[in-house]
Amino acid sequence: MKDVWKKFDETEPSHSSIHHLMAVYHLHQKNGYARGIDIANYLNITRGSVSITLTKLRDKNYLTEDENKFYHLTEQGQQLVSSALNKRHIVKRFFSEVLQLPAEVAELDACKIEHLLSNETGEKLICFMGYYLSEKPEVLNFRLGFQQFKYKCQSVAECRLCESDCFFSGKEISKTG
Amino acid sequence: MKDVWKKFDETEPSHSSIHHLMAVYHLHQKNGYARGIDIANYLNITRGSVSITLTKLRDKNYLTEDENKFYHLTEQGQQLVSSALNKRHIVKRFFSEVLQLPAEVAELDACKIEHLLSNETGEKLICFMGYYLSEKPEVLNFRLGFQQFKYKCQSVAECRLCESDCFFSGKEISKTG
DNA sequence: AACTTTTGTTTTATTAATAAAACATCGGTA
DNA sequence: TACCGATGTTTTATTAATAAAACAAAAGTT
Repeated sequence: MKDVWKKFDETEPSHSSIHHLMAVYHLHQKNGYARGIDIANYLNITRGSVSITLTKLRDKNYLTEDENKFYHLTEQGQQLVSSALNKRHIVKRFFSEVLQLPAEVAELDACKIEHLLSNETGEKLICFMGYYLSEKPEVLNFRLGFQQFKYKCQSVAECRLCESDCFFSGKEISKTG
Repeated sequence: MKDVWKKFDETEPSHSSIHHLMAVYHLHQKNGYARGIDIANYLNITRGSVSITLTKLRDKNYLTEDENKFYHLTEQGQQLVSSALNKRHIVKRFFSEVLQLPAEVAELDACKIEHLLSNETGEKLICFMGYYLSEKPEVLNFRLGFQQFKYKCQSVAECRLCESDCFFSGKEISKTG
C-alpha cells in the first residue's frame, strides 16, 4: 500500500472539522441550539475561525444554518458524530476496563484516535467488549487469570511481542503497575 | 482537561517528523545508510521537503548528519522510533489476532494511531497480549468461547456498549463477519 | 578538463487551521 | 431614534507541511 503513512491527516473531514460537528451535537444536547459563538467558546478558538470552518462544512452538507444562525447537523453530519463518539466510547472502555489504564489516559488516548479508526475496527472492538463483559464462566476465569498475570519482557532477542529495540525490555508489566 | 481535542496534532515531534525518523531507521536496516534522496523516495515526497524537515530534526537533536550527508539517529531519535514501532506492532497484532481484522485494515489503523498512543497504553497492551497469547487453559477457553460468540446489538435504548445514536444498532457482529 | 547526472538547498507558492483585527449587522434600550 | 453590545464575516497574517523550480555542489564520464 503506497503512502499509508500519509493517510493520517487525510481523513475527510479532518479531525478539526469533526470536532466542530461534535461541538454542534454537544451544544444541542446541552442548550438546545448551537450558534457560532457557542462553538467557538466550546472549542476555545475564535469566532472567525469557526465561521470559516462551518461555512465549508455547510457547503459539504454536514450541517445547515437556519434563519437564526443556529446550526443543525444533517443526517450525514450526525452519522459522522455518532461514529466518532461510539468509537471513542468503546475504545475508552477497552482502555480503562480491560487494560486498566487510569481514566485520564484512557480518555485522552481514546479522543486522539477516535476518528482515525475504521468503523470495522470499532465494530470488532464492540464485539470483543460484548464478550469480555459477559458473565460467561470462561470469561470470568480469563479475567481472573489476567488479574494475576505479570508480563515479564525477556531480553530483546527473546521478546515475542515487541519489534527489535524493544523499549519495554527488562520491565515487568502488570495490569496495575 | 482543557482542549483535549487539540492535543491531537500537537504531538511533539509531529506525525510527519516521526515518519522521517522511521524512514532513517528503515533505510539503515535495509541499506546501511540513509541520505536525503533515499528518505524522499521512501516517503514519496520531494528532496526539498526532506531537506527542510531533517534540518529541523537535526537542530532538535533527533539525528545527526555526517561528512557524507548520511543521517544517523541519535539516542533520542532512536527511542522515538522504537516507541512508535513497538506500539504499531502490538496494536497491529491486537487488531489482527484478537479482533480478527483483515491484515490491511489492521496495518492501516495501527499506522494511523501508533504515535498518538501513550507509552503507558502500549505497555498495557503488551501485557494483555502476553496473556492472551499464552497457552494457559483459561485463556484457551476464552479464545474458544470468543470464536463462537456473536454480539447482537440491541435497540438503541438497550445497547450497553455504544453511546446514544448507536450506529451499529441492529447489526449482528461476530469475529468473522 | 568539460559535460552530465545526482544530490542537496533555497526560494516561491499552496493549503489547512488558526489568530487578530476590522468591519457589518442586528437587537435592545437610554 | 441613536447608540451600545453581542454576534457573525472578512481580511490579513502566521505556521507546518508540502510541491516545484531554480540554484549549487559534488561525483562520474567522456
